[in-house]
Amino acid sequence: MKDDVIKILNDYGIQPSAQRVAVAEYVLTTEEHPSADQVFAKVSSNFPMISRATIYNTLNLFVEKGLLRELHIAAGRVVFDPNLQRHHHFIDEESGEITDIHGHQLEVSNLASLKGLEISDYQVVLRGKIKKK
Amino acid sequence: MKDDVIKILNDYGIQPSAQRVAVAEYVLTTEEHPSADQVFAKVSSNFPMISRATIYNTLNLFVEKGLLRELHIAAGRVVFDPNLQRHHHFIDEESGEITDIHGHQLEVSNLASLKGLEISDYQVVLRGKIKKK
DNA sequence: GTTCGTGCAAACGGTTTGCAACAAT
DNA sequence: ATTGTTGCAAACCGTTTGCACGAAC
Repeated sequence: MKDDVIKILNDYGIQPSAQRVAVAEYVLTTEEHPSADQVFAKVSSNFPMISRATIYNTLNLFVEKGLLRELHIAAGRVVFDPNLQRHHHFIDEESGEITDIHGHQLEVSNLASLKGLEISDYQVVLRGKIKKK
Repeated sequence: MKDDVIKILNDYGIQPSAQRVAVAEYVLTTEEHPSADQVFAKVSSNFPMISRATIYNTLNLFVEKGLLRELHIAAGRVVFDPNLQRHHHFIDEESGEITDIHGHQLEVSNLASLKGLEISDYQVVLRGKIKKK
């Protein structure tokens, strides 16, 4: 597990320090879409001496190196997403929780109609409530 | 013009003070997707004595009353959008500029496949470059 | 011993808030 | 007189930065 993470970091050209491994171990495997502060909270529970600055530096480095994506879809915070494939997001309006919607679950058509734009990436952002039965 | 705006504010249950009318006159007619600071810059050029706090309070009030939408799609800033209809956004990766994509230009299908979710709203966020010819 | 990563604390920038003054009715 | 609105400045919060210490090779 730790070895897998170290391999991944190396593959992305990131020197695997102990802190970076700890951050990667959490952020690459979570289903959540954590903010920097959530990462800090989680990681420092098994790695108590890590500082906030290191969390921010590390996450930004990961984004730079293409290991993570930053999402700017919710109010007031940036969240991180280890899923690099094309996919979409559902935001629960009550809890603010973000859930992945896999790319094949939704289809966006007519993209070709956008003459004059070179689309490098797109996503659908959905908002709503979770139905209770 | 000013009268139209006053009528709109009244319709939305907003008392039309001079400052609010000035903000509304700009923000309801612009094609841009301005941040609070851009609104401040524009509005204070014809209304020099308005304060930043009033801009923020006013914009937040407008959002609360349903006259504007807040968009959280770009890095580091919240922008406001007077277009209340379902539509999508293109973000120019070079300039950061946001352009409307009208609702009928893109189609999202399979929404019905999302069992268990009650979608109240959705939008497609596209990123890319403007083709130069 | 040079390079790179970390931790701290201060700085930063956008946004909000508390409060006193003011306008409207 | 009461109610609601504004302006100021300070507070706030998430994030970045400068710098000195420490680890690794």
